[in-house]
Amino acid sequence: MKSELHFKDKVLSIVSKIPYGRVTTYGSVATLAGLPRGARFVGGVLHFNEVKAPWHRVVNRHGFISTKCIDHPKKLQKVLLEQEGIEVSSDFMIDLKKYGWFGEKSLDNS
DNA sequence: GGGCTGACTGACG
DNA sequence: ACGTCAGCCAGCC
Repeated sequence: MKSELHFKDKVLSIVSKIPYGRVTTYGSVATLAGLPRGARFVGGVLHFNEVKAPWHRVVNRHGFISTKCIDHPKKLQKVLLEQEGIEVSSDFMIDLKKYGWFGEKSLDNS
């Protein structure tokens, strides 16, 4: 039975595993989910499912907030990240070198 | 069941 | 170095 959890479930799980004060990219989440090429879908997952995970900690490869947030302006995510202790540039750019979380090599034993 | 969509990424000019 | 194009994969209609 392949994966008991659908890809989107994995994504949500991984996103909720992002440590406080850290950010990650769609590519990393997709890779951890088992789909290094499914970066696009990661966003689609969060878009379709109600945001229960810290989606605001997920940004694109350039550390830029791609999240359209539809009903809410990017400004919202910027504020959320700042509340996490992450410094966000006025252009919604984040320093992935400082806050970028790529699994920290942990990945548990899984 | 087939086709379109999407909060991306990487390659090419 | 920056801008543009195409590919990718699974969910949803």
